[in-house]
Amino acid sequence: MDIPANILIVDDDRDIRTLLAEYLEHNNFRAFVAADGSGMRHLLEKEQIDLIVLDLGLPGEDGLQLCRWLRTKSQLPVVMLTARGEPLDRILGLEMGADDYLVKPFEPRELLARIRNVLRRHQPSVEGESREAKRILFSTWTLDLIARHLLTPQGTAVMLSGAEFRLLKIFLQHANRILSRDQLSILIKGHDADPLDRSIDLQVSRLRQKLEDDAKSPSLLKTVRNEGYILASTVRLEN
Amino acid sequence: MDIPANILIVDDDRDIRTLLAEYLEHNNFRAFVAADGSGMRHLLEKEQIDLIVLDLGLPGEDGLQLCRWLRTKSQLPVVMLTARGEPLDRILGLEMGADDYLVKPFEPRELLARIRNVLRRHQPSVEGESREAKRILFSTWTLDLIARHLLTPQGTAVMLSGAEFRLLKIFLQHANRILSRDQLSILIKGHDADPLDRSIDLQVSRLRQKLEDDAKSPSLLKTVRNEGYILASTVRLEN
DNA sequence: GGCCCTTGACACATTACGTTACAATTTCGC
DNA sequence: GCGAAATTGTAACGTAATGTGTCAAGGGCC
Repeated sequence: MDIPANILIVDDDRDIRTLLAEYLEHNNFRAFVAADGSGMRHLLEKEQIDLIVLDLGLPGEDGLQLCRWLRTKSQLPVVMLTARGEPLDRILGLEMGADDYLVKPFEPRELLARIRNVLRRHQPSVEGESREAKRILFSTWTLDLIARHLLTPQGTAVMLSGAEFRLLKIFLQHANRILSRDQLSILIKGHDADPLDRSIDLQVSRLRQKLEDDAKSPSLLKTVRNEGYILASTVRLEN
Repeated sequence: MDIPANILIVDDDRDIRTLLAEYLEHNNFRAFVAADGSGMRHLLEKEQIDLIVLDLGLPGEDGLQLCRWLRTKSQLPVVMLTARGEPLDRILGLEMGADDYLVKPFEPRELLARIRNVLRRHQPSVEGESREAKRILFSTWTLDLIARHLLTPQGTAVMLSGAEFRLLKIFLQHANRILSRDQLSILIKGHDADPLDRSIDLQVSRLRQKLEDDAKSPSLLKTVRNEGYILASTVRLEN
């Protein structure tokens, strides 16, 4: 028998919380509940959660912010609950990166089906090796996702700081797309940037140095004035 | 410059087929329709389909059988349409392996969101083949859309600034059509130009220099007095 | 050909970006 | 916990890209 997966439900409506929790428990999950962001964080530390069901319309920190925050911290799968009329696309898109969503009102068994589906996608490693890429090859470089450093064309390692690694990984995940400073800021820090924030520029500059990419005529990390930055290269995953 | 994804809709209800097809076409997809399994198979051979939207309750061979059959043949992503009350779980489960599903009735934009999501998962920009053109060939030049530079007939790279690249891309997207300064301004900056705005002219002038196109008798970027500019050349996409 | 108007081009203003130095913050070893 | 080292953010200034003003060149119309 399967070890039941731990599901954390974050919703401010007490009735919904308990209803869903009971339903999930009946269907062989372990359910935890939280009413807001701080409760969520608390339980994330205490328990080993496998999936989060997150209401979009929370008071205080809303689900959107929380989802971004989660994404900067972990790979934890997220199923969003939204009221009718939300901009569905963006929830699943770049900016937020939820894995699935449901429009309220919904039938509990539909949530069940979607949870199972997301879990299936996220732990496909039933047999043998995981599907996760362990390295990313681009241009003449390799980013080692396990060791968290760069490999030069010659194969020597270049250390990256945490922020540099995350930034580069994000660029590689969205290769050949223009990423605005706001998007980068959200993907890295979980919140958008102040208008005068230059920290992204600085990180890009530092990354360019490590990539030996001259800012005067960069071949990899290009500037798009008024828009943001773009990593220009084909990219290959490898494990 | 995306090559639109090809979506095949399989549903026995003619109204739904055409409605969805039109909606998808409006949203930058190419839509194909079939009423049953044999129509589906026919189109799969003839066209290069990227995703299938499959009604569960087809007469004859039902969606379930078709989905299984598809799974034995290919990795093609499938979004199922189900009537209320179907055993949702099993649709997504191992047995059938659909990637997502929607319960009828649903809003078209929800289908759109789910299609985009499934496509995003199935062709992460990071690995597989992209459906974006990677270069544009025109006259004797090549515009490399990934590296964002020009290639001379001899194959050496000419760097373009952000604005130059965007402008040239727009001209190529609308090759052999007169583009007014207002149109260009809107396409580049998102708002139309002041009457006295000379910035477009200047950018065109700079672009001509890089294209070695003499303004006195331009062969590529021609001036149409009182109208705007036109890029005169056949254009070919390539990836 | 002369006039008007549009466009091309140069100089310079403006703005966004890159980089350096240093301050603030976090991380890590003890 | 404490202090040192590394990382990250802030401020300031230099530099490159882009927009504005001006004027001259050239086409079209009479």
